Amino acid sequence: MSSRCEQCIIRQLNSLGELTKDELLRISGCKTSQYVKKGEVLFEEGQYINGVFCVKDGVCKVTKMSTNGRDQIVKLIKKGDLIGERSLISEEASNLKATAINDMEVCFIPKEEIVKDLKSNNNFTMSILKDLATSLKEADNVIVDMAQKTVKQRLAETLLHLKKNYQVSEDKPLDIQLSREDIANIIGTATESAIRLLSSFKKEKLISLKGKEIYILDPQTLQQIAEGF
Amino acid sequence: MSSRCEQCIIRQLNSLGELTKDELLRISGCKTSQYVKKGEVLFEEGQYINGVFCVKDGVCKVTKMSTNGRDQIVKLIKKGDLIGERSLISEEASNLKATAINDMEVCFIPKEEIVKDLKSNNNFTMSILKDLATSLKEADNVIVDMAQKTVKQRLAETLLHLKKNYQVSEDKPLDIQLSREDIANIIGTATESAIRLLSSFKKEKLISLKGKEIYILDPQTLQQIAEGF
DNA sequence: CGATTGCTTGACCCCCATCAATCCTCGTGG
DNA sequence: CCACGAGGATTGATGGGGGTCAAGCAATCG
Repeated sequence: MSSRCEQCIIRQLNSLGELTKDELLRISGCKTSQYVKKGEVLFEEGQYINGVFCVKDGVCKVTKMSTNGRDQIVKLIKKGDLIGERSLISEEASNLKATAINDMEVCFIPKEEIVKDLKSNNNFTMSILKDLATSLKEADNVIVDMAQKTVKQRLAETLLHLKKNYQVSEDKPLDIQLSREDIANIIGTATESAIRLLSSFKKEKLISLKGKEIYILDPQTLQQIAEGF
Repeated sequence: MSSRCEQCIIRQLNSLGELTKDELLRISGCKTSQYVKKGEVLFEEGQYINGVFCVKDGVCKVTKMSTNGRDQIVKLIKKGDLIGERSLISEEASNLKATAINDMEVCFIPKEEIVKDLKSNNNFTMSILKDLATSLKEADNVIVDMAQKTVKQRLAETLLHLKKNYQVSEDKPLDIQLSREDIANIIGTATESAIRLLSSFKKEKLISLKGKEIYILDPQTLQQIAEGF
């Protein structure tokens, strides 16, 4: 359970890989490890996180509640990602909620410790900076898609994104247990609309569905739909 | 024109305020100043910026072209803001385009010089980090609004946002010359839809319109509309 | 002072949100 | 082992929001 950060392969996947051996040893001493079951909440909107989570395994959704009462999935987090970087930088409470979608294994590194490294290790800081910049770019892309594309286009886009990031090998289902409601909350539509479109994609043999399992069959055509025929 | 950064008040408004006197002197020596007329383009999507712009005066829109061919305004930039921070961090071309909305006065600081400070001055780096974190949070909010709210709600929200950031004093028009098309491109809708809603807001005495000049009359009611009655 | 650009309004129709009913698939307890 | 209930998946019906085309109107500019 409390394995050592210096030996953890996961750190190679994110900014923690920039830390020195000594820094990692210190982090190892203060981090905590936990298993999070599917459906359980890592942190709530409005909560002070005061640290970062490093995802060793599993997937979680990061959501925000709209004033109209519906959850919107803002991004998906998987093995190797960090969550909660913003809590290191600002003193505010989290504006987002994180919920496990598959069973997860995560480490939690308290803010006061990791902030030391942020102040002293420039490589680490620059790496975090790069992460945020990438997230920002992706967020901008999502904004444009949400604002300009139809639900059908967004669904096609989302499926392609899921295939790219969560399909381990061709002809295998996606390695992420999304409910239809989750899918609707990614593309920002009613669950029924998402279901209807999924069925139509199934009929056109673009995807294959078995319960929650999704197999993507025809990425090319999906790509065309995503870009508007 | 080529005033000295150490004496420029604008730097207090952004991360450049974290630089030391010596650093500012160096930046002063390599920066260039320029006036950008309304409608002129600061940089294009796909262009390598290789530096940051510091906005001394005026407003510009930052847009991204959707695959369907319509521009989406991702954010508005005003006096005191920096644009192009991302170019310092990533080696990629810009994913966004910047166009002046009002006449502008901007300074351009080349990447190779400012990156030195990013590597050596931790306060500066942390300040940039904070900026990006804030932008990311705001982008998340926009995603949720785009995905979940109606065009009417988004227009009300946008008007309130504009009032907050661009109305110098009560009962004065907004200090930003937005066309109806711009407004439509902020809220992600057709120009005609935006116009129609603006007219209805005008009839309900929530706002007042004189050409491009917009006066916000009733923020309370707009707030209610933005949050869904 | 035409001419180009932006603003405004009307008409039309499709996409999609919503409500509702049914079916399916589990996990749980009798 | 089955019955049952609860939550998820699916399909139908319906109405309104908003995208699109089109035609006037105002304003700005060379």
